[in-house]
Amino acid sequence: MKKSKLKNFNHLESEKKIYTEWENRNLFSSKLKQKKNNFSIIMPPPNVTGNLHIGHALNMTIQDILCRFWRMKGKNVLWQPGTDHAGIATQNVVEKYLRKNENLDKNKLGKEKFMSKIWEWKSNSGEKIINQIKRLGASPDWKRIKFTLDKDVSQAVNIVFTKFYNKGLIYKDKRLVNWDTKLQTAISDLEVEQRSQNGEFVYIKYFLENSKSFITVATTRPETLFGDCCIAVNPKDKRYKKFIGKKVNIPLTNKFIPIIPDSYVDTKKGSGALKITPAHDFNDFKIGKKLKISFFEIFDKYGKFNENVPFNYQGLDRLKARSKIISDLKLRGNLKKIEKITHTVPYGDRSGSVIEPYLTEQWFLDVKELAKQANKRVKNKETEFYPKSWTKVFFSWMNQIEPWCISRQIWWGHQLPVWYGPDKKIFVCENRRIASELSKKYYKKKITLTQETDVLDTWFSSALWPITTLGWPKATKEFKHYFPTDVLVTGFDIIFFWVSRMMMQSIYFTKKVPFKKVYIHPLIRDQYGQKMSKSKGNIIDPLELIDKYGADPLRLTLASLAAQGKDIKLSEDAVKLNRNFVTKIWNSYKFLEMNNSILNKKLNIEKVEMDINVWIIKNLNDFIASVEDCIRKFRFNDAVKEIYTFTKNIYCDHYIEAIKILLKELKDNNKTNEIKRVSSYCFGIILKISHPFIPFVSDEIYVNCMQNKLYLDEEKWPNKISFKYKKSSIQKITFALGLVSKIRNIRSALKIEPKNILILMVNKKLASKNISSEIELMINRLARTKISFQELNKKTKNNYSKFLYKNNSFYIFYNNKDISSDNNQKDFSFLNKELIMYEEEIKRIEKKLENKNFIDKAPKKIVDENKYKLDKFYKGKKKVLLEINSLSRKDRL
RNA sequence: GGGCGAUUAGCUCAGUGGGAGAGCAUCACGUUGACAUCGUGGGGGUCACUGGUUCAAUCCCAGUAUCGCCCA
Repeated sequence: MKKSKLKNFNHLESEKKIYTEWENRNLFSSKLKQKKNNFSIIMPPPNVTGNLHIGHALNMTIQDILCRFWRMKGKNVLWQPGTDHAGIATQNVVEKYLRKNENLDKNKLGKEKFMSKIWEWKSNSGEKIINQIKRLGASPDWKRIKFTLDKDVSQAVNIVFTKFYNKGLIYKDKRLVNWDTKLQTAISDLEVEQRSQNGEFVYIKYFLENSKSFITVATTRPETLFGDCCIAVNPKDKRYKKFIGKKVNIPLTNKFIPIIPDSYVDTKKGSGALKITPAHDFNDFKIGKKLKISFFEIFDKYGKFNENVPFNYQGLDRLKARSKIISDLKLRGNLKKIEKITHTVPYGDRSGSVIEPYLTEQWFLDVKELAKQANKRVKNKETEFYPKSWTKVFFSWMNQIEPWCISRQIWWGHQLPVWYGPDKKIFVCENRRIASELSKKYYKKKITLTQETDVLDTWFSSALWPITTLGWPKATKEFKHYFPTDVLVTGFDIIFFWVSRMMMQSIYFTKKVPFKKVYIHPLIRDQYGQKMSKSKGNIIDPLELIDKYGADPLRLTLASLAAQGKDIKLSEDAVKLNRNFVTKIWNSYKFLEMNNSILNKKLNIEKVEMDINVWIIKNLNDFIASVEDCIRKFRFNDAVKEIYTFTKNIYCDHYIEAIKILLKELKDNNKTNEIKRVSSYCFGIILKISHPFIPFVSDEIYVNCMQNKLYLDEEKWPNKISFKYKKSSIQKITFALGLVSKIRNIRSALKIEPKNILILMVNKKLASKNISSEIELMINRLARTKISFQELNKKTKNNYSKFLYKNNSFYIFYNNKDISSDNNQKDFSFLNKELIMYEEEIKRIEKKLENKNFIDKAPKKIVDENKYKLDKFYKGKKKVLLEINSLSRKDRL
């Protein structure tokens, strides 16, 4: 054996180098011209302004595993990458940046200049997240990268909008919407977060007209009283019956409003009387509409009081005004009491500010019918969720779906393809040119049109992502071959936002589902199960982990934790452990290299003769099949486990340990060559199978160290080898490894140090059947023994023990000094435990077999099985008793 | 309030109608030249609780408790 020149694996150096090599070699490009089966995945587009977080890392890792696997399986893979303009989020980020760093205000700057600033930002930092994704080793077809505001995508968005509008599915309406006062835009129901928090129920006295009696109303939002239109009570409520029809004064004003009956009012909640503020509450809005009350707003778009409230309150912020109003009510004798309660308050998920129900004109998409169609497809299993349980979540959302508010009052995004004439006549069409043609026809002359300033909800264009990235509405080759895509990999938090909407739009426009399978991966939490957030400071940065441990260990960790349907609790320790595993692979290569065992010659498996080699190939065969099965079933955690177990426990700990001694001792070149060939062959397959999970280190070894010409991505995924292996080889090795473990067991129990070589007396007959000279070498090495085939001589020595293994007797001779028991005080606890185990098992099965019902009703197979087991355990018990006797040397020969 | 899911070793989690599993942690022993980022061996569980179905339940069903998530 020579000394290895190899250093330790340097992931930072190697990852950078290898990724460039992959790109230069154009490995990730889809190659449609080849007549191959296709496999396509649309990458969930990350936000252009975003940074790679650990959730992205998981998402990308899983997609990359799938893509690399299917590429190796011989498919033509398209992994379509892209980034999202993320309207509100991006506008926010850039606005903040400008204010902080350039002292610029968005509104003073004006729309045009601000927009060019965002584009500037995008071109500077849009690549950032792409490079971060590359550091993970992800292999999408970068040449096809798209952006949601690309010209062709925007055009498709306009076409879709126009078609929906013409079908009456998109319409403009004045409604209460969720209004974000900080961002001054409407947001959809989904973007509102209901937070439970402490609050107050304020009990306000509303005095009756010309009377000292009053009616008490409890409210969590006293500031809305200026917008009150009536007080509602339940007609069955005896307390208030007498007040119905009378008028009360709105406190702090000179206004009077009626008391009206409505059965909606809950008599048990609060005071049982409800103030109705239709312009600022969703429930009140419904009541207001029902009762046909005229109503008015009291806040402006910033959430400040407008001119519809008494002069001294105008301009006050709605939330800050609350305490002033309460103290004014107290002063005027209108405050009855304040009760502390917990209630839910709506917050904008982007701005974190309290959402105000606000009456505005907005654009809506009626999704009810679209949702029905999507449901049908899922019921028909045209799209399947993995894990299955998410299907229910999908249905529950789709069944209670409401019209989707798609307009946003921001600048960054797809401006609605809507043009207004001077008389507010609406023209909806694909572009301005068509709009002016239409208007010319309509007005019979040339007219200046103004385009709607609202932009579309980002998810409106994201919903088209699987089709627009493939070139739709043009009938491109790509669309024809890659659509529907094979699988979508995403997190459950955007099933509603994204998955359902892609389903609806794809089905409507292409009649096809956008993807055949949806793999929903878990959410990553910190090691204590807390959601990661900046404010908690428990963010785990994937890039830091890559710097520290490498991309491969991170990928391995994420895949190994991606059990179906569970949240992931991630800790740095887990990554560290997988780094150790990567090192293990590196070192096993080092071993092979030191033994000149890296041979690129083809191996004829049918000609493999040595037991140990047959045994490892058989195991390798099972390994290949099971990893493939796991990936096909999206069971990535199980796949990692298989890779780990085979590589570490079977290949390294058993096979390499065994061949070490063979390579050293065997003089027969044919045999050592066979070992070298098989060990390197198996190692090559380990690299191939693990490549989708750990692409960097596997290629570093395969290409750069082993000097293979093809990168692993270009290699074929190993087929399960069909070969007629000798069953006796498997038996012999299994026997030998069991024996080794038995001896190690006894050693440990008797506290015999490894340095003490035990003499192991083996019966000659057994030896000829099970222990060849090679296996003898292995056993001696692994169990630290020296096998002797001498017949036992009664007079030989005293210091021996007898034990049984698979009904064969073995004797070990040892040096007295090693045993703590010159006085015969040995540790038999392990044997006693075994005895107890047998006795318990025997008792359990005997009881079972004594049960007539069991004999009569259980399947015969099970009954027989139990009988067989009982017999086995009887024999086992006998064996152990023998062992105990012989080891305690009462049973000397 | 409605829905979904979870409860298995100290921790993180697999798993199955017929003998409770893995990794980590822990304990003991060990540097035998690929690897201490390591090896060998051991200890550790009323499978949340209560009923039911069954010859047989950790697994199926019902209920309870606790926790988590989604929706109102």
